[in-house]
Amino acid sequence: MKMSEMFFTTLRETPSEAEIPSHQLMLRAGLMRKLASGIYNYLPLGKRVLKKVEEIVREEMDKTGAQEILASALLPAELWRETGRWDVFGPEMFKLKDRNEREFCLGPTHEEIFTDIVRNEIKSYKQLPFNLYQIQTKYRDEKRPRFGVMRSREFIMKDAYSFDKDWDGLDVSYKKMYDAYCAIFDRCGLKYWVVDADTGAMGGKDSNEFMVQSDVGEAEVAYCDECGYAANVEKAPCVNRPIHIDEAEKEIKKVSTPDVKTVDELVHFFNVTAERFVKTLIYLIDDKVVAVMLRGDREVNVTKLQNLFKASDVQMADRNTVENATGAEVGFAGPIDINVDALVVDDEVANMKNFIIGANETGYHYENVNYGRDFKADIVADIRNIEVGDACPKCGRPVSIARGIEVGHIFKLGTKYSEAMDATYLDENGQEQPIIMGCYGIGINRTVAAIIEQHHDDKGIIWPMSVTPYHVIIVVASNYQPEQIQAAQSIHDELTSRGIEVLLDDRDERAGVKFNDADLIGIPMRITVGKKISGGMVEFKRRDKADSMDVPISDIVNKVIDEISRELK
RNA sequence: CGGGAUGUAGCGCAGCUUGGUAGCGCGCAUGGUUCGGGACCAUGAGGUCGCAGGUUCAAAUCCUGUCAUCCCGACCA
Repeated sequence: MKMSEMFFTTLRETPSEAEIPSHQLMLRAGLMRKLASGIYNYLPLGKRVLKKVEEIVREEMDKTGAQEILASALLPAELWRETGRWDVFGPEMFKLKDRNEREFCLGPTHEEIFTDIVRNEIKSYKQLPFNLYQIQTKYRDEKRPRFGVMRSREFIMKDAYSFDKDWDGLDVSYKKMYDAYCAIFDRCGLKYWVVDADTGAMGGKDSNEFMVQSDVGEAEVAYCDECGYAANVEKAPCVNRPIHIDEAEKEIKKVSTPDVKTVDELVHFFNVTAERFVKTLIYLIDDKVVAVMLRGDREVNVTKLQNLFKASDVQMADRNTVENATGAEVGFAGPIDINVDALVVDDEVANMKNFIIGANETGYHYENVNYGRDFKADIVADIRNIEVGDACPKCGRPVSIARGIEVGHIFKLGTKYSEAMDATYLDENGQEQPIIMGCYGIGINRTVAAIIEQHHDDKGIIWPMSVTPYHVIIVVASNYQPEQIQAAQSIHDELTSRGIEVLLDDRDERAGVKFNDADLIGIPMRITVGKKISGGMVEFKRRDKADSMDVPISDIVNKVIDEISRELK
């Protein structure tokens, strides 16, 4: 491809709206342009990268025996009403009506549709198992689109759905996807964790997320370098040890604490650390008022709370609700004589001795409080966030926490959708059984952004060979030298005929501009045709290396082919 | 949805306090000189200052509303 003819512009300056490297570089390198918040148009260079990633995904999916189909993105409401998700998705769903007032949405995901497709075709256990997938555009009206393509309202997803006759079969199907996902992200050149994940509103049993290690990720991952354990922080269980266990239980005492409300103020007032306090937070969980107790320096894990109550909505209570429950101003809540539907105590608190709590009376706290003796919970459970240094749930050593970009997510759905939608088969005994399902998603655009996050420097993108829009760029140092143009053209033609993807920078620009653009768009190999062409030499440079080498023009094609085959082996 | 910020040429920005003919850099076009890490000179094109009201002789500038965009938080199969 001659760059003089390519639809392509780079930006010298970073657009002010872009915050993170991948977003900045996708705009600067001319991969895409914004159409509206969270909606992007892909230009030739960006489209080629998307295609490369899609093709890797397709190859690995096909290897597992999964079969590609294509469902519509425009979906009738009735299917979503069958599972109740027309309302569950709520405003996240782009909804619309046709001329006859029939309701539709733009598909945010496709469980219902694949289940419908399958229930219409499958009658017998003999037809199971199988796995169907598609690579298709999804629509979600995100509350807050963010970071370019990282969280967008329109995005390309590979979604796969497995259909088995029993749970053992699902385990096999799930493992195949798990392995395929590892192969895909390995091929994309990504460093990632496979983490235990919460199944959330998708329902189902096991779930793993594929998290690319990156500071700009939106999710937090607790991981253990010793044993390899990794989990989404919202999922990771806390292993609690008894605290102050060797202390004798002291006598409970009411203390006047005027205007001392927050944990910080308490720490100052009592002159002890936050670990000696237990805070009582009031939540609204669906229609219940729930008091939640945990150590003063800990954080509530809303996901764990939500799962504990199998609730659809969890939020902090408003001031009135708190004052009704405690009979005191906000800041003095405690478990004794509290008026709530349920009292939940973090299991760490149940292990503490002689701690300080609010007295449910404005201006007072209790000290030397002990669980069991002074109050009792309706539920004792793990409801806090795991923190750096907490015990690894698997091996007990201290965990670390880092951020990750979720590029893939796999679920064992079980019968959630097949039962709701009556997708059944007849087993060996002629009995009707629900099909056992799994679902498996990869965000294609987000994967591209994640690759850039892990593969860039201050000059631009550094594409891995597997996903680069072109393998090699030939820079003509001096366009006005016919000898250089001719040599570059012949290298271009030879490489192209060997199946290599080549950019030829024949633009009427100075060499510096071409070098900078080549670095910005991140082509992994660069051939410079310059003065040394008179001696039959060209220059070869890799984007990821600082130094370059002179190569005889007769060897350059083989040099390029060697590099590619070494890397894509 | 709560909090914060920003909308002036394709991109990056100044001008607004104190109302008076819309500017700078980059990019773009033409000509010339240059030519291996974002050249230089000259000439030029390009903007209803997000939009709608209002105040005023006069609004990019002041007021009201509205839309859009970004960030933090909440939320998120």
